Amino acid sequence: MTSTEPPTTDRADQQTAHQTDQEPAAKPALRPTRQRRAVSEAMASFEDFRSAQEIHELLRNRGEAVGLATVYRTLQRLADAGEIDMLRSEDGEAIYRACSTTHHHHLVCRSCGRTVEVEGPAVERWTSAIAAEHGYGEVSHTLEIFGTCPACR
Amino acid sequence: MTSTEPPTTDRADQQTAHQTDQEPAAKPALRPTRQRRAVSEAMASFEDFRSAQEIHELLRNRGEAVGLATVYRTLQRLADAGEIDMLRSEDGEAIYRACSTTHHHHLVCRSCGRTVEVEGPAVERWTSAIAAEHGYGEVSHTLEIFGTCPACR
DNA sequence: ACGATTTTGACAATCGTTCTCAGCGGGTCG
DNA sequence: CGACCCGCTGAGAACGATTGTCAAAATCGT
Repeated sequence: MTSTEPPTTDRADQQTAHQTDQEPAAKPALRPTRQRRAVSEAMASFEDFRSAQEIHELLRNRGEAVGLATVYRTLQRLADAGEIDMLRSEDGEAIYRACSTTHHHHLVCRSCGRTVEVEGPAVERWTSAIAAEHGYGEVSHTLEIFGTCPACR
Repeated sequence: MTSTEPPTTDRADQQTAHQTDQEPAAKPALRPTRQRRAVSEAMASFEDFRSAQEIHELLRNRGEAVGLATVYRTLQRLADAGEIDMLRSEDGEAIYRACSTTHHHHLVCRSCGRTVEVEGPAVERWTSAIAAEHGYGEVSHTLEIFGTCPACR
């Protein structure tokens, strides 16, 4: 237990999403602008996680220049809308990835860095189960395994 | 380059910890200063995760003033040494907590940060098995589960 | 096409974290 | 005991990611 209080306090504003479809109220009406399309397309062009800045860079190289602030805003919306996954890298940067990629984990050699991609239905099931058991929904997770590969032992 | 690489690209270093005592190399010789003692004690005074700034604040209130930079440095060392757990809050801040003896993982609410500690013999077994299967030894791993807690759904 | 609204983008402002560097202090050696 | 070496500290500058600001540009409904 330990009433862990929310680290982030006043973040209410970013939570705009969720409007029940029975609510006749305002319709956010996301506009299909060139920039938004560009970002969405960019997101579909790679499988791994990338930082907002890398994505911004990628867009620039593609010739579809989009303001950095706009990239941030768009990514945030997409993430809120659940269209892309967002998590934080080890050094605190927000990183994004198109939502539908096949999910797998990495087995990394501590010494030479050799990486093997592994899948684990068992783990997926376990995490979902554990989460459900505690009443958590919309579950996602990160898992990485470290070890010393055969060549480095 | 390219190819799916983990969010934490070449970040295997964070796992540095473990300074084997057989290393004949330079011995950092950590000095037992007032500040370090203060930080360690402070870490032992609470159970949940706190940010470096909160810890700094806490020390100040205790009368054991320690420079912010020193707090950061010390927390980092403790984390590297594996004496405390460090992870990232949803908004990218580094948060720390005294390391509990038992190995477990965290089920964190994406929205309010509420955290539940969970254990999973199954996962432990699975990771070891997968690693062994690929010939990796000295296995360790990191796993975090994210979701939306009952109160935030 | 026209006014209402959203969005955008350049840039300033935040804010957590790290770097710099002069001064301090613990430990050691003579 | 005193000089010295070197890690340690603190204050503030520097940094880098992210967010806020606001006038100009793009869209939408009519």
